[in-house]
Amino acid sequence: MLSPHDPRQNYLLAALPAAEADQVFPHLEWVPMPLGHVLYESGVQMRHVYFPTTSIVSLLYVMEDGASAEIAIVGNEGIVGVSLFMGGESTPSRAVVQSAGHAYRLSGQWVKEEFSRAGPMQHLLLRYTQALLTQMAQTAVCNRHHTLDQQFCRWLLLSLDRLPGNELVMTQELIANMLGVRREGVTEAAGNVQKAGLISYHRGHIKVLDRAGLEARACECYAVVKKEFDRLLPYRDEPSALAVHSTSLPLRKGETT
Amino acid sequence: MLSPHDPRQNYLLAALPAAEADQVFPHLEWVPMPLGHVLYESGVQMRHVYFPTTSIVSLLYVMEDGASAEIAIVGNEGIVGVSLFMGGESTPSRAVVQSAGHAYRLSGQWVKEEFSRAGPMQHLLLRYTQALLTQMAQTAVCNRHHTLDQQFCRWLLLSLDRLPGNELVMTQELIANMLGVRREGVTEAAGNVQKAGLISYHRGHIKVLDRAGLEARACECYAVVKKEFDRLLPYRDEPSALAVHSTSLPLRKGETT
DNA sequence: TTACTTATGTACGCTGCCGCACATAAGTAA
DNA sequence: TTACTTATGTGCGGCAGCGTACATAAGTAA
Repeated sequence: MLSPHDPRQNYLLAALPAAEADQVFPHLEWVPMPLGHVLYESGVQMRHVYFPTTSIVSLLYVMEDGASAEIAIVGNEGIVGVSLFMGGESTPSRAVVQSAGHAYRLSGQWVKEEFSRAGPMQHLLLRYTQALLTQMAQTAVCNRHHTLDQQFCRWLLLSLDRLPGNELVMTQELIANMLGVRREGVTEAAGNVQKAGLISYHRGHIKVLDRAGLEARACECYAVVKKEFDRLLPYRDEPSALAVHSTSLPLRKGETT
Repeated sequence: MLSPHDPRQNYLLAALPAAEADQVFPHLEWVPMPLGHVLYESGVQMRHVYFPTTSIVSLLYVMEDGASAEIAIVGNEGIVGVSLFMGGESTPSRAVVQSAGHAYRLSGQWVKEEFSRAGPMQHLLLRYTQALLTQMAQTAVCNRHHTLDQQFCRWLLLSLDRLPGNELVMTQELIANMLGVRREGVTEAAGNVQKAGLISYHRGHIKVLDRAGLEARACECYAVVKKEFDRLLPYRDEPSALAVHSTSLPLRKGETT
């Protein structure tokens, strides 16, 4: 592939100091992340961790009756497969590619070795895991207390923050599966938000027209998660995160390792 | 206090090998955990971690409008304050004593030192944190999909698993706050379960009469969490966990360090 | 064009929980 | 006893989201 890509498109990798990066980057494997691809299944031992760059991954739990609910979203700010270094090797949830793109992956062996060095990598991974804890906690709160409209906005914002651009390719059917609600419910919520002029929705393509309006319409859960991620992972301030931008655009095209 | 107590009443502490225990135990402080006591507040830096022995602690998020929702329950199987060693030093949630009793606490300084040794203590703490992740995730799923009756049973079982005995002292008002529902809702759920002969409820005292029945009435979420805790923290098999019982009774009365 | 699949929109009755108001009962203190 | 607080039980209108069924519209392939 000649497409411009760089491990630093992922914030966690970008935040590694040069010395660590030199050790880790050669072992990264650039992989495509097709929509719907299952990175790991409930209870199955993982082989790799994934650092998404242009893709988004959903962690979701699938119930016995087939219904599902999203637990957390991981994009270019994080890593999929924390249980590899946390020691469990698997989880009861499933990881599915929610938005197609690419990721860098690293073998479980290597993550564990890097983690055990107790250096910057370990530090980053632990802080990311705590951010993940917050995201899950807030999902629980949101599921309990907030309306579908609010949850739709929260979900949209969380997803957008993890992707370049202000557009999302995603059918209402898929969103419904993520949120654990009916497809019709999403139709209505999306309709409301569109009537309010905040987004335009056309057959699986969502474009955000008024980001501030979206944030106002979402519940506090979005802000709580956002703030906690910013606090725990302030990559912009890391001297090593070479020129990582104060905006939310993570891409540095045309750069190579 | 002459009451028999021992750090090993807490599973995490009990699982430490003798060498580590000798280092850690002298720095433990035995503290009372009165009902309603707030161990840490949202966003405030923590000073200690707590290892509950005979108490239960609720991690809950309090919304802007005052409504709340429980994120996770911690008892004698775990530790309160994971963000101290995860690196965040605080979280957006609050920790409240849900069932009065005691705990051992350790200064943040000491946990971090122990953690950084990358020994058995770190290993245990990380695995516990992964179990906590699962509990939070399942709370989110449960809030989304299951009825109040089911959630009440799940909550009751999770609480009981973290306490000695088969009785719980807890008003419906408090349970409602934990679950994030109306007090009347809990009245009804508890009434249903009582009519079914599974519990007896009398002014804040819940006694379990038919544990198997309760488990059957709860949703799959309870079993998922239980199974994952058992998998990640199989203390019974640790050679160091001196004679820790194959049943769920954690108390070893009359023993001292 | 035509036929077909996919994505979205709409309607209707049902249910679980909410918000509120109030009633009852069990403990507690004088 | 009486008065008071605390804990629980009950009833009712309202509403968000569910399950279901069906309609429409946009793409796709012949």
